[in-house]
Amino acid sequence: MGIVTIVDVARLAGVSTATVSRVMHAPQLVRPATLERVQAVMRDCGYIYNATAGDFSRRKSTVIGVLILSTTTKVAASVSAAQSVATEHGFPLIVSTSGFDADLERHHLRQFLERSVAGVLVIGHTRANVANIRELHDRGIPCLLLWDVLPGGDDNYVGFDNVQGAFTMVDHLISQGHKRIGFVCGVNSGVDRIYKRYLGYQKALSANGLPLEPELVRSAISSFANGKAAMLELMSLPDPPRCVCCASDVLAMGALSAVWEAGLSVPRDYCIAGFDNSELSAYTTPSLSTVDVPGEEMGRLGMEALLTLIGSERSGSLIQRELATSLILRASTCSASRLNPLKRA
Amino acid sequence: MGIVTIVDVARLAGVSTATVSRVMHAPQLVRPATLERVQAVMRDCGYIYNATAGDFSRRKSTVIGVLILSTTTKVAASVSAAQSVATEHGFPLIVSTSGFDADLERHHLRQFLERSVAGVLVIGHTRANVANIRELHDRGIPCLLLWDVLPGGDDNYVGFDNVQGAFTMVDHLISQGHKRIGFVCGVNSGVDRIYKRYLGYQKALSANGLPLEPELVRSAISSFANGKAAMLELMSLPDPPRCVCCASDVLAMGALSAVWEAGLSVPRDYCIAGFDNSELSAYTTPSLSTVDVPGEEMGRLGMEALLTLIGSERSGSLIQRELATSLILRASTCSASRLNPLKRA
DNA sequence: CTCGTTTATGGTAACGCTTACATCCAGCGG
DNA sequence: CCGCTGGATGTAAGCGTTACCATAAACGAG
Repeated sequence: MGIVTIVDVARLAGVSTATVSRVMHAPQLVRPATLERVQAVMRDCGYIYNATAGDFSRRKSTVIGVLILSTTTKVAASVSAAQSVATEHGFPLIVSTSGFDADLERHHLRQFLERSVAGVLVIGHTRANVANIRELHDRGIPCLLLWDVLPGGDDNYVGFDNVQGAFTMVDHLISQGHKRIGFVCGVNSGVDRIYKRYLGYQKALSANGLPLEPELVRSAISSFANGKAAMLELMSLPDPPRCVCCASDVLAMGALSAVWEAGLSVPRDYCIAGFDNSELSAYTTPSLSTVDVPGEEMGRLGMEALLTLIGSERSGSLIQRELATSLILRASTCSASRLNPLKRA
Repeated sequence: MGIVTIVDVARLAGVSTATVSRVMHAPQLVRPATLERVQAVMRDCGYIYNATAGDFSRRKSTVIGVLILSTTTKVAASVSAAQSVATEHGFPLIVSTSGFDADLERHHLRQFLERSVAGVLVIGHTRANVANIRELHDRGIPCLLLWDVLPGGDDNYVGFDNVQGAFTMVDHLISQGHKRIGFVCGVNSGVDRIYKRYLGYQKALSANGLPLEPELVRSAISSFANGKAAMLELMSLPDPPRCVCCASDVLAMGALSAVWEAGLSVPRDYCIAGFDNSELSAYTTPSLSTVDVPGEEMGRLGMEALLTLIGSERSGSLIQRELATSLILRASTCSASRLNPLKRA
């Protein structure tokens, strides 16, 4: 005999398959005695629920799709938090990373569609992918964006204002007397939340009447090596900026090591700031000034929100929630007046 | 009219559903003219394959389960590599993290069973979970262990020898003249690969005729804070070990910062070694001596191996593959003779 | 006791696809 | 021309569960 199905259980317990199904999904509808009897049979004959058949019949899966653009530790924290919330509610996660590849992303989204996932969480969106997401949404699949805000539209999100985050940092640096501030950022990566940090930088400059000097801006996808290379470039400028703001902590750590290897010191010769407040940022030498981002919280609240959307039949509801960032000032930045005079190699 | 099914496509294209199915899964069996006609219809009426129905009918899903004990950056690299291999072959990944919780792990494994996943990749196994995995295996689901070797049994794995990795490091440190070496490690976490690093430490001591001093061993689950705390404890011992080997880079970075904050220096006052060769380990101050672990490679080769197992009907085949680790010597360790004499606060 | 209401359970069609098998037909050697 | 072969396609029986509706039993108010 093959595998045990709901039919076998029903026969053995002397009930109908409908009742067995109820035992699993709506136990409050079945008489305690029956419940127990059925459960006993299930246990005895090693019945295993066939979730695929269930999803098929229900024309709706309980799986939740997670689409990630690229993974950083802080993003991983979001996913991890989202995962535990989902698990608590019995939803498995199918996670896909597209790594900036638009075709791959469409492929993954298509897969989600083919599996009729219950909902989709999107971490790191691009212009292209917002369109894709709306398509999913139109097909009745709730989607929610993390890590950014997109107010004014009808996109669901639980995120923070990247423009504001960067603005706060750059504005602070300016208030510390810095006039020429470098910016290292994946400007052209197509990732909205990263681009927005660049916008925050611009905004802070113009708010303080400082000019935007294009050669002080380096495009670099977040990685230690890229941060180091970018900093090296900035340092070799005829008139290098003495203060550099990076769009991620990893980039900033790379920048730190560039300065270190040049035999110079932070924050005596250069001020360096990061973004993310990653675990390690407190422990680098020197510790990094950065912008705290609620990674774990976004994951948790985001998944809760998504589950709400999934639960409510009313597909009309909209969840837009903005979380706060905060400026973390540590040892890698100081006021401009405390910098050493610049001596070139 | 509801959603477009294979029946609609068949009708519109004037063929049977069987042919449509073949168009999707075995196009070489259908005449080019028919193929094209069917594909045109699919395109025109926006047909979306129902993977759930397919899996159900086939009594086998194409989803691959990934079970992770706990996530580190290096583990994330494995998953990421595994992901792209899987995607290439059209397999989505459903990933679950159990976070050392045995019940949660059983729950996830059960879910995999309920969804009749095509195969399971396990990263970080415990004694308990090896048993669970064998159960899956017995039900015909290919499983493969990553990040460790388990020779002599009939468990599939693509990993490296954790005992050997730690042995090599500790043996090296001993050869540098260190007689009393501290060890920081999640000894009691239940994770085999971590415990094995401890075994490697023991083995190196006894191979060199050194005694195992229990107070030099600190149990700490991998995190920066734990590493720092453990190092603080070791430093406050009446006669502290001047050389400390940590079972992960993160722990080692924590240890580094403990020394730094005590106003002492590595490697003048203490030698610190890590394990993993994480990206950051090359850039800490001082850079970390560590053991390189083929994270990305394990993910890639492991997934390829798993797909092979899934492909071969012969469930008898066994894949056991050991990858090499290597000792990376950087600035955080030196020979015992170069240490400063110990001065206590 | 009766009738209406609630609660527990049963019967069963439907879900969209796959696949083993049947059928049909063209081509070909004898 | 026959029968055979093999390629292309059709036929239809499931796959295990759910959800809708029907029925039966229990209950309670009048």
